[in-house]
Amino acid sequence: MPPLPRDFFARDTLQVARDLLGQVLVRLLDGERLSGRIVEVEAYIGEDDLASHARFGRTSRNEAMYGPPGHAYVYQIYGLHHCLNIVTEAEGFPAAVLIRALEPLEGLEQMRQRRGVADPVLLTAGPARLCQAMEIDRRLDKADMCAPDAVLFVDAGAPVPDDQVATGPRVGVQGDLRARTVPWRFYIRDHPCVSGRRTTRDVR
DNA sequence: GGATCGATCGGCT
DNA sequence: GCCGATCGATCCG
Repeated sequence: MPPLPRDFFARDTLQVARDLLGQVLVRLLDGERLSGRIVEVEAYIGEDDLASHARFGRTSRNEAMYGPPGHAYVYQIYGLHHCLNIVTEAEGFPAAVLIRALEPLEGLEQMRQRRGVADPVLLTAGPARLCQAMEIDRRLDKADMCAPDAVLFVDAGAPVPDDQVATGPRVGVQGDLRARTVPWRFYIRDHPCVSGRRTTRDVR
């Protein structure tokens, strides 16, 4: 099964974020295949988005966001956690989708060992949790997720209909009013693996 | 259930 | 020097 093509990511970031729900994130590791269905994402769009790492312009840390679409942007936060984004839109414009939660599908045993918990819901419900479960760290920053030999990529999954999609403000964003209220978080309604609080609001 | 706090460090204003 | 797109432990009610 080939990964989703670069064209999928070279689109409007809100559209990519919404369409990523239901797709399958795959990590090849130690000859095994770890995977999970994407159930929660957030969009970060341009330097004018005051919640984005690109708000201060291009730096060595956020360089991947300015690169070609379909590549990973992996950063470390609070000194100990990692978060995975997938770069979107045209090269040169800093935008990406943060992968916030998965429903684990394959490789649960390996995930349990890495996470140190047994409950499947707690394996990948949260941006740092899923990175720990799949051993995603800064070595994968800028990795091409559309390459034929990628060890991290997105496979096609069953589409999620609009009536199962909810939106809301992004988690953990503070400060600027627009940045913290704009509904750029997308998640599958009532899914147990979604992290954080669950406001309910329909897509359109 | 909710609020609060510490961990831990690279990048930045 | 300050602080963060988080998590888990702990305390309170």
